Amino acid sequence: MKTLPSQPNQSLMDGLRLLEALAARAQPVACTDLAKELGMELTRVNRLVKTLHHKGFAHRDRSRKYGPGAGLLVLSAATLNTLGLFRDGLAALQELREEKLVTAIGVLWRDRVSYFYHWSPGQSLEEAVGRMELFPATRSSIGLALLASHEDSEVRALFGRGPIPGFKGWADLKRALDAARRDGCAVMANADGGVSIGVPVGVPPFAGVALSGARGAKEIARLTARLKDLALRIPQNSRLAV
Amino acid sequence: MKTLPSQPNQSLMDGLRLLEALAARAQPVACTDLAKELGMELTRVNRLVKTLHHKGFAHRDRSRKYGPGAGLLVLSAATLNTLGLFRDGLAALQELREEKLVTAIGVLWRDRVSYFYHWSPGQSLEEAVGRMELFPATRSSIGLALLASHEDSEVRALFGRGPIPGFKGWADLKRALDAARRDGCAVMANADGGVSIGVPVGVPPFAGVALSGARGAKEIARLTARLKDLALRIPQNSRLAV
DNA sequence: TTTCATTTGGCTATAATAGCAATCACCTGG
DNA sequence: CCAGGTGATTGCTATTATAGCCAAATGAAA
Repeated sequence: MKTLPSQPNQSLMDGLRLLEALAARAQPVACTDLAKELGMELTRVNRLVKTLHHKGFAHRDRSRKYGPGAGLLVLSAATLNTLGLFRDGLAALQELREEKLVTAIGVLWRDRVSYFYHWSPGQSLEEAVGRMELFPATRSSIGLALLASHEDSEVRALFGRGPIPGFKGWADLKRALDAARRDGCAVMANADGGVSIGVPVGVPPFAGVALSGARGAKEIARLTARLKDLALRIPQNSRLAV
Repeated sequence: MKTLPSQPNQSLMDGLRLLEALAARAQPVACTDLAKELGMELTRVNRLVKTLHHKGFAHRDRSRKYGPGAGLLVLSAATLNTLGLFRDGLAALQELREEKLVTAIGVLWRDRVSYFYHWSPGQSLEEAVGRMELFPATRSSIGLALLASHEDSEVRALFGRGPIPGFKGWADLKRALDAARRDGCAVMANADGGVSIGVPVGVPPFAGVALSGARGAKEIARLTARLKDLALRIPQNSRLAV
């Protein structure tokens, strides 16, 4: 569990919230809209966002709307390089292309999965990377595989008393988590009749890899083994223990 | 020029400095080392870094050293998607592979260029992306091309009274900037006898693309024209005006 | 040009934060 | 296993960075 310091820095936390919101906006956004969405006081938002802008992390257009700035791109480049997930993880995943199935790498982010890479047959690499979908973790085989590496208490805390997407309640989810722990992977049915297989990467797991669209017990078993083998080959400097 | 708000947020600024430092570290780092490097008071660094960790932006290992966290990857994915620079810019650049020359996309970051993509012949796409080199802007054709889109006063402010890498002083640099403005691109000699051609992307320019290793006036002219044509084809939603 | 909506600055009060010193945690060597 | 040393972290108090209210400035649309 991630402990706060004795004196957490509130300004930093709220600034990061704004940075996340800006990074994900398809269109430039006004401060008043940001303040409404995030439930923050307007003057404060304006000052934080202007600070982000001054430092290059936000971009401001002529009509005073804000979007992601060059600093975010620089931060992205640095992160990709340092973590090596791009270079090493994707290199490993390229060999799966021959399966002609949807292939993904994702990381757990709160109660969601961020699909850092989500390739469908016929796509180029550039089209597959930087997908921003934050998908409910409990509706994702990667999500389940990664949640299974957490203590039950942590997973419960993540969902609180609210509904758990795709599950009828905690007992239902716990069954799936226990199965994922037993099997070392998570298998989920797709709407189209195939299944998605998610395998954790790293000890402790920091990301997950998945194939989606597998059909038939034999193929599922074969692909599961293949994914697990591949997960073991992603180098350890990609580590991002959750 | 990017104005600060009347009340800039110092905590956010210092937190971002720490985030940048963490993103770029090849190895996990202790708070004491971070504090020394950045000239910040240790308790403060500890609190800011623990706050980053709590929010998922830093990763903490068993020996209490910190590195980039999953949140940075999520932020990277969101940024890449929102800016579209990856999908659209790289797709455009793939056609340059046939030139068998070093190919790059970079963005200006303070007095440096961040090579978001830096491909050498024989590399795969995964190897070329997420290169974190922050290279002196004045030693880079992309850097020069992008600096040329700024007012002279801004460029001067960037270097202050210090030395200007690769130039004998301001007058020398100004000559190069004026040439870049006149030509719509920057051409720099490489150590190996070839040249690097950098072309700004966007109006106003938000990134640069470059080819390196060109030789001979005819080839340089041909490649320059090709780069300029390509720069015009990178879609406008990639925009990141500096 | 005027009007309206949004952004931003100034001011004052306050609470978030800074830094010092003590305590805690971890690692290494005997 | 224990002790010592080093670094991480907390608690406390003072201070200053920041919050929020309100008015001024700015930009866009009619």
